[in-house]
Amino acid sequence: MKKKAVVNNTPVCQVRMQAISDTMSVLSGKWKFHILGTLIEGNKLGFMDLLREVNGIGTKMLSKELQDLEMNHLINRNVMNTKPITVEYSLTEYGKTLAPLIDELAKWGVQYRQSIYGLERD
Amino acid sequence: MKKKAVVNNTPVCQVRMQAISDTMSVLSGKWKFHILGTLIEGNKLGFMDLLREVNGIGTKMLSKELQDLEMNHLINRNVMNTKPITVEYSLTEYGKTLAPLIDELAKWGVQYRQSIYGLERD
DNA sequence: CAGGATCCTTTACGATACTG
DNA sequence: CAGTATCGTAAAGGATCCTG
Repeated sequence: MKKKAVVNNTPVCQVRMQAISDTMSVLSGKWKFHILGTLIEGNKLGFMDLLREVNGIGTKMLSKELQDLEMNHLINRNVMNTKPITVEYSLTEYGKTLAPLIDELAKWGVQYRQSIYGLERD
Repeated sequence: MKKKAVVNNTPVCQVRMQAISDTMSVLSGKWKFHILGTLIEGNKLGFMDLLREVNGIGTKMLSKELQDLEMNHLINRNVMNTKPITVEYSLTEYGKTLAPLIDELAKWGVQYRQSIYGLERD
């Protein structure tokens, strides 16, 4: 005798809501998508590379976001044996599962920009 | 004589970066994905419906986010001829183009949660 | 019912300077 | 090079009360 989806007057699809929350909690903030998107393209990148590629980010945010991403097993941090030390960042296999999501995000953004030009010509 | 992708030591795929920024600027904040996700399921919903369905949101945020979404032509706001007035919110056709993105988001969230349980058993 | 106004807290973010 | 520490601002969000 289990109730199915609706509890009282609370709603519909809790699972979906929760899933959305989960994803957003991992990818929150202004920069994570950019960093991940860059790493999808770039494969292996150093701290300075990312600082250049991710437009507008500073060292503090970059370092913090990278730590977040590493904690969630989305990226690898590899300290190289050089002097001075360098670090290589790359996506984990698990991080690569984000590629479809990020592609959708980028794809929609492209269409969005086009749709705005369309509207402006009316 | 146009340069192609790389300008100086600035980077790779500006278009993609910009597209990601565009999407995020439209869907920024803590609630927009939830609201849109709910409207994808619910079709037509009133203010109070959304207040109940979108877990944890308050009137101020809900009203503000709905306005943002309406301004960007993602949702319709329909004032019904009742007393007291009621309002029906629904996705625009354009808003529905977000469905694949939101589905990806939800899908990834589900997998993410599973992967965490997986890790915890190690 | 739908939402605006107000006040307040929190946290996100940025600039700059500094260190191993 | 790859960060950390410090400081300061701005934006985001929440609680509560109020109104047509």
